[in-house]
Amino acid sequence: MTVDTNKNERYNAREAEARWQKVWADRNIFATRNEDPRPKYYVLEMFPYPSGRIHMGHVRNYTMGDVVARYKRAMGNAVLHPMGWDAFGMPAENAAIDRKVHPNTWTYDNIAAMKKQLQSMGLSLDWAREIATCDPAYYKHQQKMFLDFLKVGLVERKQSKVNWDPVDQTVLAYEQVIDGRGWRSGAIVEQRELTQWFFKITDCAGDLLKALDTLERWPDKVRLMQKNWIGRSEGLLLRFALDPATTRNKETELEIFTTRPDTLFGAKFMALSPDHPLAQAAAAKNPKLAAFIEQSHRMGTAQAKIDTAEKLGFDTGIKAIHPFDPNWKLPVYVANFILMDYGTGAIFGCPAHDQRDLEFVNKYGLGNTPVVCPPGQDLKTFVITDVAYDGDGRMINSRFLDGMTIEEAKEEVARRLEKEMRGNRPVAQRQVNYRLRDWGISRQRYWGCPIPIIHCERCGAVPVPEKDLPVTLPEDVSFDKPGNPLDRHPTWKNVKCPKCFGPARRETDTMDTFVDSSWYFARFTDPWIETAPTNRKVANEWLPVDQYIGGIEHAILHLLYSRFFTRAMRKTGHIDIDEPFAGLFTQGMVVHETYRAKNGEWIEPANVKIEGAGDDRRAILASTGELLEIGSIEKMSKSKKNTVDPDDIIAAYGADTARWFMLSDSPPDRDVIWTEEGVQGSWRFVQRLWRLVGDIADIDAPATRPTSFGEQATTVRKAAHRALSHVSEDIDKLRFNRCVAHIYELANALGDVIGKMEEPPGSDLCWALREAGSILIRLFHPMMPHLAEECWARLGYKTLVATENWPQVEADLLLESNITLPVQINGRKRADVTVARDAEKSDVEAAVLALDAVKKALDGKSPKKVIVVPQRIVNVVV
RNA sequence: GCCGGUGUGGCGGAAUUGGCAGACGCGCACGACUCAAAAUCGUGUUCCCCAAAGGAGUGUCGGUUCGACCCCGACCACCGGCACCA
Repeated sequence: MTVDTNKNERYNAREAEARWQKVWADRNIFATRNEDPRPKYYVLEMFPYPSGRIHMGHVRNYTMGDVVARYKRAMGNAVLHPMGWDAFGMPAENAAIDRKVHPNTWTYDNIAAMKKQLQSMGLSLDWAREIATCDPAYYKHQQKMFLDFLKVGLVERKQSKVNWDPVDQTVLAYEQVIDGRGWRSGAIVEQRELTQWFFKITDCAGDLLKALDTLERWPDKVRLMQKNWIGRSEGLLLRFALDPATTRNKETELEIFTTRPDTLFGAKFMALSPDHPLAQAAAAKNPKLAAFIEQSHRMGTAQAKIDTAEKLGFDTGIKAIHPFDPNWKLPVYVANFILMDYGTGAIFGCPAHDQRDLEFVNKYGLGNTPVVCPPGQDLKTFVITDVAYDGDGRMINSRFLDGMTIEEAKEEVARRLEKEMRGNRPVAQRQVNYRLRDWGISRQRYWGCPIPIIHCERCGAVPVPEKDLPVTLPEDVSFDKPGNPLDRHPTWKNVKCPKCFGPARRETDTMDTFVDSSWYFARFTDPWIETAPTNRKVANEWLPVDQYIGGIEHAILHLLYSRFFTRAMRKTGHIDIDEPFAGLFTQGMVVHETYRAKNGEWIEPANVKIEGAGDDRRAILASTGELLEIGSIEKMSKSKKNTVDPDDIIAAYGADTARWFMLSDSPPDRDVIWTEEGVQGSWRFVQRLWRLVGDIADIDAPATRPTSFGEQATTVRKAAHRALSHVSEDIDKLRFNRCVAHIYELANALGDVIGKMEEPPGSDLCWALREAGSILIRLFHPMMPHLAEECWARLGYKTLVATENWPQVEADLLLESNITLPVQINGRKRADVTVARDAEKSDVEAAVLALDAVKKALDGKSPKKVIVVPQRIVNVVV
């Protein structure tokens, strides 16, 4: 049969997509019922900030989630796939400053625009569950939880040194400072001493670390990053007595933290952070020391400065007494490299085995004594000069520790000092220390969730009574001056104390927007409940999220905060799960070539024409013909202008083409390069599938399944079921690029058969082609849902493919009765041999030795060895 | 500096995890259809060799193995995370 492809009209994506979106919406097929008895599956993509327009990163992220959602629905699950808006944040305030629009108006306008864009992508979302974090109906629950956390001691107000972003005029958490700069503004952060609200994430440090092992469906990379961020180290908290003759202060001892108590006999000095209370006390009586401390502070926190900074110290004159020898006195320095917020802000220095300590003693002439001898090292020649030794070995120069391993020595020191009492406390105790710091959540901004606290001079920080929640943001604010409009609002901040009814003032700081996104996944499970943040029973049923998908940039920030918040919600009775996200997938970025004009200006891809290929390939400015410089491939960004607008792509090719391209070629966890050629390739495939289904629709297939299948029909059926088997497995493992390849293979195979079909085709073949067609459509439906509906209807089905079941594999078709094995001679492929699938090894060997190529290689001799790996390969060793 | 990852045709990438290297896509070349172009279809496309035969080949060098992209050792390059954490 010859097929006249010209008679087929082109698939009109624009018209069809809008039509099917309407059908889905009218029939409300993506609404999820909490009472649905089927197995639950929660798939979630990180919700967007409503910046105004979606970008290609969103398209990639939401396409992946939609593939999973549609697939799981076809597999018979009750699927929860919601969408919302991470709607608080700085850009809304900046818009208010620049354009005189109210942040609320700006945000909701953006939400409306972006919602329309997302809908044009054909995502199978339950829009009835849509939430925006700036909605008082959402943030009132957040305020309630803040108060709950406060009650159980997970919230704390304390004065501390914080990172201040001078551009955004607000405090930032440690996680939000990258290379010494604010994560949003890029400004070099300053250190300020402020009173702030903190979530005590450090209370959970041990659990957050330990539970990482249970997150089997998280990328190892993310788990490792969190592990390093939490930074556990085991050591000894150790009190040194101070020599009373050398100190006029009231302190009689100095507490330090060390992970190397084994090196105690190599100690040469003690060092205090410039912020240490003892250093401060000593400085009060010593102007030179005060000057030194001042100078250390001025060094700042910039990366380059820290890298090159010299280790500087100031001898306080105080002496500390060695815990194992009352006659051994160690000088106490204030040193610029000791951090106040790790350990106790003080150390003992063992220069032979710590590089920083070594640099320090070399500068101040304090010397060093090695106490760990590397294996195989001659004691007499073992000298440390300017490289400290931090490897393994045996103890030396260490009295009762001599000869022990490092581990034995650590244990011995801990054992002895634990038992030794001074005052009524042991001299030392074992301690686990974490690098993680508490999460400072106060932000000096307007567009955030108000912290529900009232400050009263008499009663202190008083929680807003629950009946008064939510504390809503005042509408009448002005952004004509820098700083926080709440702080200078004439009436909002002045209130009565809920306790004593005296005059009081509202907390004007708002919460970090990362608080908003730390529990939205729980709210989606029942966004309608007004009396509590969660409907606990429903939340427990849906959570944890089965598959969470988002960018790697949140590996620490959002993903760590959410894990903490889930624990805090459990402790306060809002939920009963440990971990929010059972499965995590971090997708790569969308990148694009950059183009630059002679005047240095970046040019948008939409204005560029590409001509030639290979070495002749050149970029030209479409309007003038000017030759452009083709730059490196980079993340799509406004600054390099290498962005492609999803709206333009969807208008030109349709959402299915954009979705298909996003899933093709690049593994989903790697970056994908957006190219015009690639998009056109996807678009061609959309048309090809449309024609292929048209050809199949024209075939007159019998209604009942034939009792037997001929060779061609069997080939068709095998191709379809093999593709089905592969695609199912690959979607399960989120290997979308391989799904795409297998769908291409099936389409190619069917196209081949139809092209070479005899006229008229047998009824068995007609039936097989129709079966294959219906499988093919259901296979690509998760990726290209509109085209799938259109094709499904074209085959005459009256149902929606979006509500169809996933096809069933016929396992028999995956097994071949005869298989062709490669035959190697000395490890190199020389021939093939076809044998029965279950042939005995000896039969295979006989068949191989009968091959001409093998006989020729053997040249009459018998082989040294014949290795037969059943169903894999045969190797003849000559 | 410490920790981790990656390295395969002109390009994006496959390879049942120790068993036919290069699936699938892009690009390119040639052919068919067309007055022509677009679209579409067909053929080819790792390199060397006119072709065949053959040879080389998964960042480099070495090792284990009947057999290595895959395991081991050393090195090189690029990417990411952390970084005065005691």
